[in-house]
Amino acid sequence: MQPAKAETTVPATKDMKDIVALCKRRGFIFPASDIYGGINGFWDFGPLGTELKNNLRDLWWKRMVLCPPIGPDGHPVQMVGVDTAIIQNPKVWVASGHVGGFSDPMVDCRETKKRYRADHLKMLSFSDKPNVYATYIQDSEEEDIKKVLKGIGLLKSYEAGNAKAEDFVSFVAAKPESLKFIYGPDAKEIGTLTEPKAFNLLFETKIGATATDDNIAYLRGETAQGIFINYKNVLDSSRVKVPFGIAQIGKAFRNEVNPRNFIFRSREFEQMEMEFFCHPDEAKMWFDFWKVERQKFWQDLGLAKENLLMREHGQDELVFYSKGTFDIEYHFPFNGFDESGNKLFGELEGIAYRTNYDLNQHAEHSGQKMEYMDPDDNTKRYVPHVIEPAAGLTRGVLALLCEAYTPDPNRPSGVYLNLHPKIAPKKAAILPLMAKEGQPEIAEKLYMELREEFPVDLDIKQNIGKRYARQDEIGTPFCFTIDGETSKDNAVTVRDRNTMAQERVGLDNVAEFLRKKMKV
RNA sequence: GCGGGUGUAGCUUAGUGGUAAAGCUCCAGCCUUCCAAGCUGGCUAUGAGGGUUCGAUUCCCUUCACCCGCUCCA
Repeated sequence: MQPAKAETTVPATKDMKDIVALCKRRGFIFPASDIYGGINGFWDFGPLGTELKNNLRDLWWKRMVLCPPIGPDGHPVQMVGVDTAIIQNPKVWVASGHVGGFSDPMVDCRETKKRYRADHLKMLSFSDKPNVYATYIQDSEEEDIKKVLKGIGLLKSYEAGNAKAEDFVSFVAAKPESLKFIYGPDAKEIGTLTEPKAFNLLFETKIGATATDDNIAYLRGETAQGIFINYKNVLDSSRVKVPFGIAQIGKAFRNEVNPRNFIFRSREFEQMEMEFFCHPDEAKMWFDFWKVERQKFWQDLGLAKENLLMREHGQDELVFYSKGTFDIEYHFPFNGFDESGNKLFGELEGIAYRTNYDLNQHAEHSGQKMEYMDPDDNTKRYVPHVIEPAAGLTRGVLALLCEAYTPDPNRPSGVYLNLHPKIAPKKAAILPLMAKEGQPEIAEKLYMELREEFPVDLDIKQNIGKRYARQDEIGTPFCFTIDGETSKDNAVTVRDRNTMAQERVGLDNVAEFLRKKMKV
């Protein structure tokens, strides 16, 4: 291979608009229901996008289930996979907290454009002023409340002791028409709050051809619960012992308030989740292990270190049952930069120490025992703790596409996808330089040989530059070109996607050449 | 969900109250050959619905989608 030219560092101007356009143009990702004008929050994967997604999915599965790493205890990690139903008994989602517990009603203010959790709002009524009510966010400082009341002329009444604190949610529920007499927490105008709206992110559906409200069910909001509810079944059937993991890849559905940023936040998406069950005393060790392991995974796929961030959740954003959560975040083009020019990031994977919350919840709601009996000491029983690395497959595809997208004014296509050969949808293209002089025949023979082992393209039409350009845009790492010499020296030219450098390889060595590149 | 913006062919852009224009892509053919070359021909568009009008891509209303900001993301 000729030495690659010194990298001319082009300031990577990656624009989401261009990436989305390329995805559509080349068949990676289309707007769902495109011919009907699309549908907000849904996307379809085209031929190449499907290959890319499957490659990422298969690599995750291989790395986690088929060939898991050596654990911190020096033994290969025990891991099994499941594939559970998208629709489960609705009680699953009651136990998990997705139904009921977490669906907080929200209130919008039309004036200030702010949104509040309705249960965080407190309301003041005034005995000397009918039909005027003030609101404030609970736990606000006395000073701040007074400031607000002064602004709307209610301070005197308040200081005279005429104000009475009431619960906003129950008041509005009882008298919805009273909203027009209520001041929002930061509003100068009266009556700008909207009705409290419940935000339940689970999609509802009804089971049975004669659907009624009695048979409401939910599309799963995460794949994890399918794992938890099969924990006993797996334990009883698979000869696994704690510590071990159960993995699952599949679709999940969330009725997002506002889908945004291409496929980053969509209402239907795919997850790659693993629940690792271990003894509470070892949880910390496994948590640290998976943090490192998962970070390595994304780097091995070609995501640049400087675009990845391991971010610990602060106490305020930590769900109450978690004893620690780290997000692996990626610097997507739409994340942009802060005022100081630092990169901003979006979540790619969450690694959560969930304690034994989920198993306990299901034990309580199902009445089934989730205790694990120590095989070495039958007197020891415990509910295992769980470490959960939960990655977004859909988001992973987006990160790979964004990372690979490389504008390059020095080549005809103006851009190429720098995808690792392991994940590229096409591993190589076979291109006869001319559509005559026996070249297509040689190309076809090579194609027939390679297609047994690799996804490859055979392209005979049009001039060579156009064909290189097309392969650049879909991220094909290698092009094998048959020219006038090939019939004499039994060799082809290999053209490297990233460097455009060329070298000569014997026809008999082409498959081996690809095989080696795939391992890198 | 709120506010702002955008919507003409696969892409980038033109234009008009009266037959919707071009370049690139794509397809077919010729030519020939290492980076979107040349020649010939071809396909393809006013996001959707309604209103005003003799006539709407253009003006008005509604709606949908996308982008930006806010919000949300258990």
